[in-house]
Amino acid sequence: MNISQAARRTGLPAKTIRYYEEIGLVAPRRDANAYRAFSESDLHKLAFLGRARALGFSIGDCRSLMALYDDKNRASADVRRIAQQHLASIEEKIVQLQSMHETLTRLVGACAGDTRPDCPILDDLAAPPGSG
Amino acid sequence: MNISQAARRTGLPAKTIRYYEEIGLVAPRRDANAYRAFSESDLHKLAFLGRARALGFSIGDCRSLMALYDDKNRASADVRRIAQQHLASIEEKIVQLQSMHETLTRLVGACAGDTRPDCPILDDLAAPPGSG
DNA sequence: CTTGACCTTCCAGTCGCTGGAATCCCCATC
DNA sequence: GATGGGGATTCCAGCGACTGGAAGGTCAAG
Repeated sequence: MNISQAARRTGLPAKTIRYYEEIGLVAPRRDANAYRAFSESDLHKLAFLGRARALGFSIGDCRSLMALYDDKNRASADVRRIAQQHLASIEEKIVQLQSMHETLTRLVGACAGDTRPDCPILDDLAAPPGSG
Repeated sequence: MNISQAARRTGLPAKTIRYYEEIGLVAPRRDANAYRAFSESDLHKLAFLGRARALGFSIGDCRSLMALYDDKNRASADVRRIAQQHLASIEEKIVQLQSMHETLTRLVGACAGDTRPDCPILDDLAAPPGSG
C-alpha cells in the first residue's frame, strides 16, 4: 500500500508518516521503485501513534508506549505511570489556561471596544492593578 | 542600566531580552562599549511584553498591542478584538485539553497499574472502543 | 509520447526561546 | 603589568513536531 492510501486509512498526513519513519517510529518496507509499501501492521502502528498523539502524548511517550505495547511481558504500571504523568501535565496546562482565561475575560469585559482610545486591557498590560 | 539588571527588574531572562531586541520589540541604546543601556521606558516595554506573554499572547499580538499602546489615537475596539480572538483560541485549547483529560482519566482509572501486562490504556490506543 | 498524478529526497521554516562557544570589557588585586 | 572573575557581546545550533516547497523519478492512461 502506498503512502497516500496509508495516509487516508490512518488519517495522518503523508508528510507526518514520512517523518515518523525518519525518526524510527515505523519502518515500512520499500518496493523496487523505492516507494514505501505499508503493511497492515504498519497501519496499525500508525493508527496507534495517531491516537496517542491525539491524546497529547509526546513523540517520546509514543515511542515508550509502542515499546510497551510490543512487550508482552510489560507491567501495566509502566504504561499507567506514563499516562498519569501526562495527565498531570495536562492538568497544569488547563490550570494555566484557565487563569489566562479568567484575566482576559475580565479585561475584555471591562473594555468598551469602541472608537475611543481608553482601554483597560492596555492599562493592565502597562501596569497591573496594585503596582502603584 | 545593564542587561542583567534589566532582567532582574523585569523578570525576563537576559537571553529573552536580547531576543526581543533582535526581533525589534525593544531598542535599547548602546554604550560606547556596545553594552545595552536600558532606560525606564525600555523596562516598561519589557514589563509590558512580559505580562502580555504571560497572558499567552503571541509575539505578533504583543507587537500589535504595543503599537496600539503607543498610538494615542487608537480605538479600544482594536485592542479588544485581539484579546477576544486570543480568548477564543484559549477556549479552544481548554476544550481540547479537557477532552484529553477526560479520556485519560478514564483510561488511567481502568488500568490496574500492577506487574501484569493487561492494560486498558494500550488496548484503547491499539483500537478504540467501537472499532470492531 | 505526453500528461498528470503520484512518489522520492532534501532543505528551510514555523514559534519563542535556550544553550553554548568564542571573544571582549571592566574592575580589583597582586 | 599580569591575572582573575564576572560581566557583556555575537553568532550558531537545537528544541518539538511537523509543514511547505523544490527538484526530480515513476507509473498508468490516452
